[in-house]
Amino acid sequence: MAEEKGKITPQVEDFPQWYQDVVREGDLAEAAKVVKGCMVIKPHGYAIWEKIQADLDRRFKETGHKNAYFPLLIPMSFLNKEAQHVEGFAPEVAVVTHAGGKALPEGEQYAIRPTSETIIGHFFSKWIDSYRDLPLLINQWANVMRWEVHTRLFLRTTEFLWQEGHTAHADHDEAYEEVLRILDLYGDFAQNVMAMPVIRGIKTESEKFAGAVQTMSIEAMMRDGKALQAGTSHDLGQNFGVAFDVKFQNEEGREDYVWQTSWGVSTRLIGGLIMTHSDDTGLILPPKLAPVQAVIVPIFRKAHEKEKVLPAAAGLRDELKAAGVAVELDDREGKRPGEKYYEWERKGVPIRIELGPRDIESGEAMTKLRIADGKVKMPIATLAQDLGGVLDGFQDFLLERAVKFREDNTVTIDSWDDFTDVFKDGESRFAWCHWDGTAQTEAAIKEETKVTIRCIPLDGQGPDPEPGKCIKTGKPSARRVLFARAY
RNA sequence: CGGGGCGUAGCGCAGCCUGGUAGCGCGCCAGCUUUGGGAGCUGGAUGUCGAAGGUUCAAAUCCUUUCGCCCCGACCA
Repeated sequence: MAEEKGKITPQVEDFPQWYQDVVREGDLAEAAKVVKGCMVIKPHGYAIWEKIQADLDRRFKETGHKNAYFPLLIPMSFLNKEAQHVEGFAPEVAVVTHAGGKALPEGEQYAIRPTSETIIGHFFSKWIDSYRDLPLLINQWANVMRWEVHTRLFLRTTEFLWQEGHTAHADHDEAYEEVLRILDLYGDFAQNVMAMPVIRGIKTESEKFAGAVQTMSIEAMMRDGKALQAGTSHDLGQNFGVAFDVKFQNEEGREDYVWQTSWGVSTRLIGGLIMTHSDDTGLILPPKLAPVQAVIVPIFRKAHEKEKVLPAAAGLRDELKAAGVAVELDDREGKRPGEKYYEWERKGVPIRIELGPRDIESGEAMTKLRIADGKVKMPIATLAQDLGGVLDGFQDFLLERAVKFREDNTVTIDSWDDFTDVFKDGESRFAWCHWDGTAQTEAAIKEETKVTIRCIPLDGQGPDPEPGKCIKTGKPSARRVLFARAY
């Protein structure tokens, strides 16, 4: 299973290896190796993250949130203030025990943030006095660290990049609206920007965030049938408000604790992007997130051809750029066109434009869509105005294909035999099944099959509620929930 | 923590059993010929053989210790 350069293992042969190969060949990231569990996000991978950031950041601001930044280090005592929170995160926290050349006394040690509810809670308590200070809507773009045993590039790394929203409200209804608003924002982003369809739902008690009253998530299906939790939005109730004494005076003049929410998406989204669209040739990027949407490969043999082709290619590049297309002219010398084709395909560029003497002569350039088998001639003169539509069509195609894949791999199951059959040998699909609602049954199913409840769907996100019998125990169930193996 | 495996050029590996002073493929550099789907030829550069100690005239190779990494299980999301 070599890290053989240039080779992409077929999906059906070895999916995890395929994933690693696509990340490497797409030049997205590599394992840092010198720092356990961490990765280096390479320029092409980081450019995707920047596009994700830009779109989300705009959406956060449009919904009234403001960016801020809090310290990387959190006093250990802060983490300990919320009982469930510390229980959930303590095992995976890295702690600073030495600084300034000296060992720090235990009471002065710091955790490297695994998430920032605690330190933000501390500052919220200083900033909030009155209902007039609410709602307080803050977002932070940051890195966090969780000491995980098993790491995989983008999907689970020790250090990762994310955004974490933290809001405080005067009552629970308003906080809950915020939780839903953000879940919807994430869902819309996943669907319309990433072309990754998701199911919005509520996490079970055992899967919810440590310290939350309720956790909601968006769940996406990867091409191996497994589920990826792609974003979460938490209703924190007054748990952190009480723990950090975030009190305010309400309109009636009485003191109350604030109602908080927190929510986040991370560089894991890039892993989801890869496992939703890419194929055995390598990365495929939706145009809305592709750092390079179109690449021009000039073709020439003789010097006099080069003199004609290169200026024409540069002119076309400038035209496309002016039309708002993220275009790159690959005029590197010493590489032949064929090699360039392969390279840009592995990097997921949606469309390639081949420009040679013949094309200039005929006024039509040869174009190749990353998702199509054949090449298509397009008039050079109108390429700049035509390309937008082509890219939109590409974006739509990816979403439709992903939706269809998910539909084809979603089942409704009513017997335990069928359940174990669907999930045999490590396979996975999305399965809508009845569940008796108890943590014991959930744990028993997980123990026996490693399959988990991904979420209890919100209205319209799954089958309509209808009573039935639990797939495992036969006890009454009010509605079907989503089962799958998960990343 | 239990089981297994691996550290030799930038990457992937051979050499180790049977000790004799470093090799292959890819990549890189130069030149020429090439260029519409991964180019060919010629020449060239690159190594504390993971580390420390020992045996020996001589250690990548044998012995001891040690560090690191990977896989399976366990644990975790």
